[in-house]
Amino acid sequence: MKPITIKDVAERAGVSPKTVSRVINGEAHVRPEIRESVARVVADMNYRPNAFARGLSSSRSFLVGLFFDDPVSGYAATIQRGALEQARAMGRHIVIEPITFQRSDWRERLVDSLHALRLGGAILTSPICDRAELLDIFDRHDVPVVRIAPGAELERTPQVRMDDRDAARDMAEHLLALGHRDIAFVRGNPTHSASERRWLGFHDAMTAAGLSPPPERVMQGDFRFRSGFDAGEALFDRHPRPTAVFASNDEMALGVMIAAMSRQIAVPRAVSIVGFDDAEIARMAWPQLTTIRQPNYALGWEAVDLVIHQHGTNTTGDPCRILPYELVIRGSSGPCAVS
Amino acid sequence: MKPITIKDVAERAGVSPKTVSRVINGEAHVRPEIRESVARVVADMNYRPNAFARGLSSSRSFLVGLFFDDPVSGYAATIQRGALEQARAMGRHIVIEPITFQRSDWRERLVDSLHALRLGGAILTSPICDRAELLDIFDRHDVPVVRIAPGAELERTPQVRMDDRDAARDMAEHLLALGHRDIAFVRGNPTHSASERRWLGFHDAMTAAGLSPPPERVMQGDFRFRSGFDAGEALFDRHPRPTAVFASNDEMALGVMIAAMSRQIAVPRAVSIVGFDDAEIARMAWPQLTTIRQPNYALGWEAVDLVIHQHGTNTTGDPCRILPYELVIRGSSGPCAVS
DNA sequence: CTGAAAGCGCTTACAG
DNA sequence: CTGAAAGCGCTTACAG
Repeated sequence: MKPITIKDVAERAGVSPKTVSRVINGEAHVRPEIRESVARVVADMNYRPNAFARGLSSSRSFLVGLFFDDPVSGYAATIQRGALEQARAMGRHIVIEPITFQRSDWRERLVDSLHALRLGGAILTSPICDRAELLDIFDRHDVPVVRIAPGAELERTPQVRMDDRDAARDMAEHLLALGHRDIAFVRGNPTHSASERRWLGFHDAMTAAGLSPPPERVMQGDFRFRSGFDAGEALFDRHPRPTAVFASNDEMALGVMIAAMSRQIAVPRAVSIVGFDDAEIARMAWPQLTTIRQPNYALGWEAVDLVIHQHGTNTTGDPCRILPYELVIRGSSGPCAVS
Repeated sequence: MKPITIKDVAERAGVSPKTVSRVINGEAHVRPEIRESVARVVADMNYRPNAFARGLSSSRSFLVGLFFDDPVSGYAATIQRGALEQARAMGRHIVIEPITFQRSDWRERLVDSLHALRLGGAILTSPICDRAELLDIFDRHDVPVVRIAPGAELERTPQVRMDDRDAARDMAEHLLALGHRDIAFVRGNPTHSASERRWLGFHDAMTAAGLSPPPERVMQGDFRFRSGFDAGEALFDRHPRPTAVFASNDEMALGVMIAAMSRQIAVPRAVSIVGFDDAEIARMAWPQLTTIRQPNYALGWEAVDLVIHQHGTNTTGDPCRILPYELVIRGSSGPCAVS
């Protein structure tokens, strides 16, 4: 199958290649009737511009890079799906590029990729998106960046995020409304800026209720299951036990829950356990986890939308899209038994 | 930053662009001393060939497409990581393309992508890799394909896989060795060919032990948590209950486990429950799941390796790489109490 | 509003 | 073993 080129289309439509180019790129200055007839020929011949030729001559490609830290977690996967969907709708393609700060050659690897790919845009996720040095590299290569849920260098690029602090406050208020006063908190991985924001939201609500959680009720986790389990063991081995535990993500909440189960502590009768994310596993727990639904799919979708529209339009003051979350109440939280 | 071109390198090295091209592509017919000196200049100038120019002139790109069915599951994520790592090592980049048969326009979307991207290779995962019509499209566009764990059209392309049947047999033998005789089986999603292979492996072992599971011990699932839960409920509501349940993947095994827990059936004392995959959640269950570790990372890695090497070398008889699995025994399986 | 010319940075096909 | 020429399929910059 010999691919159809812009020349073929031009000949058939009786115009110059340049005019076809204008039409497929939606540029102005084409007589409506010509625009239409060219569009018809494009459709008839099922013409698709060669992305490489475009990239080569315009030095800007139709590829959008999605940059992740090493682990491809469930969080990243959903963002990716949203990004793929919108990229497709906008005629772009998504290239996945891992960035591993642990490797000493991450800079060269990144520069290699930027050289080779001439990206039309880049989407950076947390936690890598907070590193100034990384942003500098993209700047230097003139690649437009949109960040998802950044926590530092906030003025530097357009971004898409939800309000973690508000969400954590809502969750804490949910527990308070159930009568809980002795609420433990499991912090997330400190390299993710969201960890701090979730902690602050929790703290806001507690303070507003006239409470201040003592240090032994605040555990340091790293967002992984194991750290939640360890935190749960530590919390449940104390007397008295907290009546509720708020873990900064679902995976840790599941760890806390398993720790409770292994000690025959009934959830939610003896202890309420809540998470954050609404990951798939939130529904695989028993009872199912009360949690905060993050708009991950929408974050990916909006990020692509933003990075494409940004290029070309005037970006007066980097835009920031804030997406709504949702408090999802399931079986793992219930009224406080102790009064 | 003005990018360095092959011309710059050629001038500095005192050779023609063509010679530089030969060196960076590892072609033969360059005097060793020239090769070396050119390589040195390339390194000194930190030259990176423009992937678009390469793609345009050779009509073969340095992009490898990774094609997935809609859901980006944990399974897919690990494959992706392996693929990314090896792609990077081979100077290729991974473009992710979703394929959704549910959409009536999936063919046009695919053709669009193949047109635009001129992929240097494509990796297809299960279950989409079994559709002949899809393979035809890749053939027509002359894109080399490697499939991961295909179940149909086995002679058509090189492939990478593990032996699901052997693995399932091993798992069943593990349960038999623990004294179990009344073993239920939860089948996977029938659109995945692995479902059938796992069932056959289970059946092999049972038959060899002189057993044949009655129909009411065989449940149909779809690889998702919910179907495992439903299967568990159905199994545990019968009397007598099976003493062991083998679910075709971990997510369903977790569902079975939750069903057991919700009925106060102790695992593994009263019933052993085992899965397949060694997904992350296998370790988040309590007790942790006995399962089969699939070499997903290696599958992704090998698939990229194969699709790149395939192009150019003589592929006498499509190669098939079979990767080892591992039986991982954890807490969810134990001796049969009933004798 | 439309087009002819030149060029993007490589590789292919061909000479020598 | 090495290179000069042509071309991949678009877009940019410039005329008209």
